[in-house]
Amino acid sequence: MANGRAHTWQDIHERIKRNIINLTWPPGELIPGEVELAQEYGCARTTVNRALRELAATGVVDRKRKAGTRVAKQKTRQVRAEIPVIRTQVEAQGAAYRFQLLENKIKQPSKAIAKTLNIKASEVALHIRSIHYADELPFIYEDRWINVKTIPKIKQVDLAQTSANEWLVQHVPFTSGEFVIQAQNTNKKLAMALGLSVDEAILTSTRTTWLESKSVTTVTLKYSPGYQMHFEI
Amino acid sequence: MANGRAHTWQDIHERIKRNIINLTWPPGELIPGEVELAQEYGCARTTVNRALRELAATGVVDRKRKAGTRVAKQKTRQVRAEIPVIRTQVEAQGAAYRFQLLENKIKQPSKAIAKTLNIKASEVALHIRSIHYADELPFIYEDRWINVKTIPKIKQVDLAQTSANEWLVQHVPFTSGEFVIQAQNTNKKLAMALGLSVDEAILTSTRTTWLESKSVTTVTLKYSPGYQMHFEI
DNA sequence: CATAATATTATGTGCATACATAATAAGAGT
DNA sequence: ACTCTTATTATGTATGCACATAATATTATG
Repeated sequence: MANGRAHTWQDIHERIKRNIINLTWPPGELIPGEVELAQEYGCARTTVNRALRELAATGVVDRKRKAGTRVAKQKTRQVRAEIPVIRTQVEAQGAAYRFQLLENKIKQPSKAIAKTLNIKASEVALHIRSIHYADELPFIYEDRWINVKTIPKIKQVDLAQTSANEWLVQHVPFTSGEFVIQAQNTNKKLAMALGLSVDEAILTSTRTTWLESKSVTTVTLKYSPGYQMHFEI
Repeated sequence: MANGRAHTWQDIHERIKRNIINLTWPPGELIPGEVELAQEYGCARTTVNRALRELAATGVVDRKRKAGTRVAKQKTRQVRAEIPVIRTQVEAQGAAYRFQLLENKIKQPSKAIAKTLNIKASEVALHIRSIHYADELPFIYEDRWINVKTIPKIKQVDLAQTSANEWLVQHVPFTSGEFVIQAQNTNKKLAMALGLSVDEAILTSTRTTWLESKSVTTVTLKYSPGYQMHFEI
């Protein structure tokens, strides 16, 4: 080794990151090329490439052919979270999980839902509403529409036994999706269902998933007040 | 090529993904080993490895040495979002950006803040409060504490000129951080400051960042009602 | 001087090979 | 059966090399 220690890509990654953190290479700075770094660290260019690729993936550096690699000016910061199945989430808190199916009916959706699922206004979809409990306390209110044309098999599933959430995650893959979070006030109906007072602030997430060009499902989850969603940076 | 078309890692990635999506390899299934796939696709094992590594990174497959690669069963779904600097976010909507500095004072923080920043209760920190406007409408209320022991330079910065948000992002790297989202009701003070009525539901994000073992800053942003945070899946 | 054609260059990728490592399976010994 | 030891194996990674590709720099051309 031309310069200390091991030369795994993780190690090279670590060293480069250190140079960025301690401002040896400040934001915007052009850092040495792969060949030079390989010489410096006494490893192959492939290894440096791997390290830099990972740094680029997490947004620490920007890379461009011919132009080289420079430290990102960090205009944006990426946050990430793993959204587990509701049951897992409840059980991870050490609470007992139970869910109650409020509705399970194939019917004509509202115009807004039809548009979201990209189906004709005259077509039908499966509407599911349920409440998920943690230790018998309402935890999440679920309002879901499933495109039965995309997932015809869903009609044979006993959704009182296995929650739609869980069944879909385990049986239906998707190719793309969107996830939106917002804060909403409880209305009278929801407050009643979850045992809350009216106008409490609750966190709402809406997820829509697609299998190639066909919509799979769109679901809105309303979390009980005080719920925190954690992300990593 | 032993089997059609090109053999870039993206191509192999695509093919394997297709086999997973069309349930040729259903969830939980053990998929062929790298060597076998390499033969099947007529490419080097390195290339298959790269493709599978990417699929593992996005949670589509689980890999274990000796055990092999299997299609992920409980797909805890990963969501990602890029959180831009507030000014960029406002300007991206085509709105004019302005911010107002309400407070900029070094003082003793509350016990909760001191704990978050991991400083002694007797120590001081820089407290900043400001409102960010989009086209003269209050968009975000910012409440920030900065660990001046970690970032002493901040004391020389004119934070009425450049927002703390922007200055920190451009000048201070961090090694780890946490990002928490929740829904809150507006209290009287906040409602007044943002021109809202009391008890409206607003989205709140709290971000705390660290430089190695030292805290950098903790900031709570309160978004105006109706704000939606979008994520990719 | 502006613009188009061409050369240069840093990153991006594919491949063959070798060896490392973690997880599992098989076997030895009790 | 049980535990401990020893193979076996699929993934993980490092390396050298060759060539591809996108950006940029340079030169040619009107």
